[in-house]
Amino acid sequence: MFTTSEENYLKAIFHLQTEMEGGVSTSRLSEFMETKAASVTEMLKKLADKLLVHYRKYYGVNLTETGEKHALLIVRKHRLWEYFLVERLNFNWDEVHDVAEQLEHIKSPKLVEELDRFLGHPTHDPHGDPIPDAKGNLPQTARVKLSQLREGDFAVCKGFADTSSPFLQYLAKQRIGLNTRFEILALESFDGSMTVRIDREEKLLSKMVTENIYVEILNEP
Amino acid sequence: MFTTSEENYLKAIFHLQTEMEGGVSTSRLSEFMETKAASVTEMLKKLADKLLVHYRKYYGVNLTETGEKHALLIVRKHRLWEYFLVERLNFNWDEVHDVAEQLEHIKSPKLVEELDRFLGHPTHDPHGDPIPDAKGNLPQTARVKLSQLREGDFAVCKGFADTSSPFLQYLAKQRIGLNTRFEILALESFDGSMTVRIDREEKLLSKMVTENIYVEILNEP
DNA sequence: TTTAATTTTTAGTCTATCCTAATTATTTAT
DNA sequence: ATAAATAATTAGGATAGACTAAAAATTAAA
Repeated sequence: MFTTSEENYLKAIFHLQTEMEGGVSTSRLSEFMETKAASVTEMLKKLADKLLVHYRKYYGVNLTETGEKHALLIVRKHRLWEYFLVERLNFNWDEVHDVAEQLEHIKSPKLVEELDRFLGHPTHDPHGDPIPDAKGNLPQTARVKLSQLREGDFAVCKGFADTSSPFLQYLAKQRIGLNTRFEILALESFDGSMTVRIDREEKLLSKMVTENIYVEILNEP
Repeated sequence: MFTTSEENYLKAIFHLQTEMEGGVSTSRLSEFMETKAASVTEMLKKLADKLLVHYRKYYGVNLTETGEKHALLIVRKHRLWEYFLVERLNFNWDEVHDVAEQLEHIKSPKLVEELDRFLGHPTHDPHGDPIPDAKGNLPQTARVKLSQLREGDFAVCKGFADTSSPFLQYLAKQRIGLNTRFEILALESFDGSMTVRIDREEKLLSKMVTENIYVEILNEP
């Protein structure tokens, strides 16, 4: 159906079009995919020919309905495999990305659906990201960042904006994971750093860290 | 490390060098891989440069020790995934081949070993073929074909020479699978067909079928 | 608003893998 | 032992996807 390269572009456009209003620019894509802008342009023309993206020269791209459907299928596969690797094969959450990047391109509709059944229809991957269902529906929840909270607030960790190995390893070292509970003790307005209590322990988290942690606010401790 | 195409050639040479004494010929490889002979020649030169095969122009190839080690790793991955698909994901044994062909190229040493552990270190895939261990050791058992038996013999099915979908579907229809017990009732010398008893039921099997079923001879019924 | 800076596209290469057609080597048959 | 048949290799071309360098379009600055 589609090549691995085409699928990678679809996925990248999908992720980027949530962060950019309007179209995704060639340069943003080339930066994100670590390829040169010329290669991106070429692929965008190809994807436009296949009716997977709306592309207007010099003004970037957006996925068509078909393109988005396929992107969601790839995201579904990626997240199901991540869940499998962590929950069944003892992978750490910072080790799964590269392998899932490979597994997400395996072509077999039966494989995806049987894997989903085998895993018990999980709704979120190990990083807290929602898994699209077989029809490509993704429960879109408004995400609150830890950095948005005020002193005295209580919250539970629900996901991460950055899922790179270094960040996940940092989190593991700080013993922060999905469903970790935070109490915000203090906020330093100078650099945006935050003092929180986690399991009776006080920790100082930089703005860079609190910007990348998604939480659910609790009404009571 | 190696491309998917290189791995496919290594695997093909591995399978063919058991059936041919001396080197594997270019034409046999091109037939087996469904490519043209010219493409095979080109790849053989590449594999020889990488010290994965011993190649002498016009006289075919054999795997080097390194080449065989890699081929065995691919076979290991293929058979572990087949086991996973059948035993955990409800695939039928005639549906697994294409998917396993894709999965065997996923690069992650940890994935293979964790999958092996997760599956309980299976020794044979769903078609009865042995799974090489992590070091690439393959228990090499001399295989007896059903066609080699005589009237009055008893045997148990232990594997298949042909694992193509059509043949596996035929076997399923005849209710022949791993560990099926046969009693050889009669042998027709004219066309080599064989009458056998399976579960009190008499069946006529053509030479083509009996040539592709491996058995273990039983000393008593 | 005209120029300068930036971004994007086009044009032309490169590599991997496949192909066809032509050539050369080996094997088989007379 | 030589000619005919078969098999293998070389030569040259196609395509996908990346790249560099040059040209064109857009955006920002003076």
